[in-house]
Amino acid sequence: MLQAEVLKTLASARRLEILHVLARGPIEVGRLAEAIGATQPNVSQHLGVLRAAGIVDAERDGREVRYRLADPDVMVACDVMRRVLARRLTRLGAMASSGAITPPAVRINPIAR
Amino acid sequence: MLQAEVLKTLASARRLEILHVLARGPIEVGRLAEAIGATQPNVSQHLGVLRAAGIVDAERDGREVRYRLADPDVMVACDVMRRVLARRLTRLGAMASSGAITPPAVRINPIAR
DNA sequence: GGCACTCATCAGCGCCTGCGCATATGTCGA
DNA sequence: TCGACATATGCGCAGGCGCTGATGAGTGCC
Repeated sequence: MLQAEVLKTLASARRLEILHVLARGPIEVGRLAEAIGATQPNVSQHLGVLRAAGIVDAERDGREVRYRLADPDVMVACDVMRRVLARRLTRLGAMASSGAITPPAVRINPIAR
Repeated sequence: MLQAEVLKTLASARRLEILHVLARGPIEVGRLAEAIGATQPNVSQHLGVLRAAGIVDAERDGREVRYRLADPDVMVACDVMRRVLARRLTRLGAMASSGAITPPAVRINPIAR
């Protein structure tokens, strides 16, 4: 499943932070690292992953390298995901406030961990 | 980053397979396991994850348990992701056929792995 | 009650991944 | 060419995840 690869690439809090910053415009590695409070090698690795996935592009400028979103629609996809998430939270919230806490109609595994 | 949790849940080939099957309608665990060629405990675990994430719902029917998508929009989000993926592949394909194989304008890490 | 069936859970084990640290590579200026 | 700066890479480790096999729990039928 190819799609899983892309999702796997996005399924990282750090990488989502990075994309969030990149959504505001191109930026260099150093500034990016500082912006999200991560080490430079760490950010560089994540950017490498995102770049390998074709989600971001890099452009050298002197001794700096400026990264940018390769396809802004990635953020659109993220927004859709976020909307689904929001609706889910709303639903759960309604269930909780309506007193239907853990409606054990079935009782099914939460897979532990 | 809450969003990462949802994405992490979806970032699994098996779980995407499951969602794909569920998109065609409710189904029982056994049939689902058979449909994707996985063991029953394995499918049950994944369903547990998806259920904990609020992505699927379960309903008992006799000794069987029927699962269904809790929010069809999850598939919409997946489609958006897939579109981004498709465009990326198209772009890469164009680059390859245009002879611009590995344009080392920068040469940046592929982060191994 | 006992049995068969369906599903959930537990325990254990590789594997992969992200992290920090040290270091290599690349670039500019003197 | 040398040094300073920006970025990329290699390495080792700790934690998380998915898979399998065995077992527990819920349900219907005799």
